[in-house]
Amino acid sequence: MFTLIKTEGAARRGVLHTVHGDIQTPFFMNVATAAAIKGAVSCMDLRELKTRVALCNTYHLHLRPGSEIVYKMGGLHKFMNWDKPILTDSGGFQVFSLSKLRKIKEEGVYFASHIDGKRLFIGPEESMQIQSRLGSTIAMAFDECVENPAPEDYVRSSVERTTRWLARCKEEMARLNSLPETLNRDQLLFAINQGGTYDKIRIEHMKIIREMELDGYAVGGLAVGEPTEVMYHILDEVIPYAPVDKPRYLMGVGTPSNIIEGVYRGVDMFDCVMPSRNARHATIFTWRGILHATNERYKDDPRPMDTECDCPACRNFSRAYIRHLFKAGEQLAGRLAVIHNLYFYNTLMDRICEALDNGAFTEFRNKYSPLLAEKITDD
RNA sequence: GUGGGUAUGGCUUAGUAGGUUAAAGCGUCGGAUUGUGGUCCCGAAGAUCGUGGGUUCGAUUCCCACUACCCACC
Repeated sequence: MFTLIKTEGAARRGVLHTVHGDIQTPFFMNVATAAAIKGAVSCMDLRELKTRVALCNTYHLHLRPGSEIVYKMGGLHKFMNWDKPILTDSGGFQVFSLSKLRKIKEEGVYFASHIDGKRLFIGPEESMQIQSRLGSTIAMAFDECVENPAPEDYVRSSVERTTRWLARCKEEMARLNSLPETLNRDQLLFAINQGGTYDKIRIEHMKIIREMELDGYAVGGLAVGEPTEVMYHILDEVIPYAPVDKPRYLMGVGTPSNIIEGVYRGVDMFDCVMPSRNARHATIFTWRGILHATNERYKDDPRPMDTECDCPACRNFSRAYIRHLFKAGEQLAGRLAVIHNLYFYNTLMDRICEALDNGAFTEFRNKYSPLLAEKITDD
């Protein structure tokens, strides 16, 4: 299921085997919450963007169009016309992001739909059932993502509940995978480590869930308010307790630099809205640092957004044109920027894999971890 | 040529019935964005209020002239 090829310090190079194909690790998942990449980018485009895995969301797809519809349409892969792996998030993040619209109970979470206020209940079983109907490659356990900082007492009791929910998720997923009508009976289930910024709670939790034998282990509840150094510290503390023979997934992270630092600490999988969201806001990631596409100094710049990039947007369009599209409010601006940023992230993972293959990751990290976080200097 | 109108940050305008740091939008620049309730959000810089004179304790505001532009008419 997961093959570890080689390591460099804590960093790992491996392959995750799935029914939808092998995935070289470390990798970055492209976020398509509602079965679509925001910015008018479709799965036709993703094939050109070196996307390895798409990530969709249980809560959002359950509301619209509804998991029954997706099931009827043959599952998420057919629905969005994507035959490579898909990971579905469980709805646990919406417990955090929609905190004003939900109530947590032992049995699960009562939401008021952010669309029309309609009440809906998602507990561990419901989340598994929805994800099973979606037929994703990897399902995530239903958890509570707690904001940072949060009181230690609350975090502790929340984590204990998340552990109880994990047991229910695992049992329900096993039941669903045994049913003949289930779309993907090889659906994998990943556990999620929580514990806020308290390393003791984090470690205790990881020790408990590693004994529960899930297909992969995620670290959740990071990059939700705490300083970056705290996130790195938590990873330093908790990753050593994750199983060596299972993939590790740092949820919702992050900047190119965060990803390099995550790999350095032994993480294999990432996802983040940052490449797409920032692109829509005209912030472009390049191999020479961050570029603000609307800056006036690009008004007559014939160079591509990233001079070291061969993505479809950089092969075809100048900074002057992209800037014009943004200033004119053309949707094409966001689309081309998203295409570039996703390609950049996916290429970043290619280069991280390549560096690990060559035993050159440390060198890679030393150069790019700081560089990619800075503003571009190529004038 | 005649009559009328307008001149306020890069742009489009508000405003002061004369009174301490002239307002807004856009633009510019910066920050933010991390398992997507974000065509968004926050901030900064930037104006001797067309030029010259006059009235006044005090003028961006009132008066005169000039200049530029706009409209109408010849």
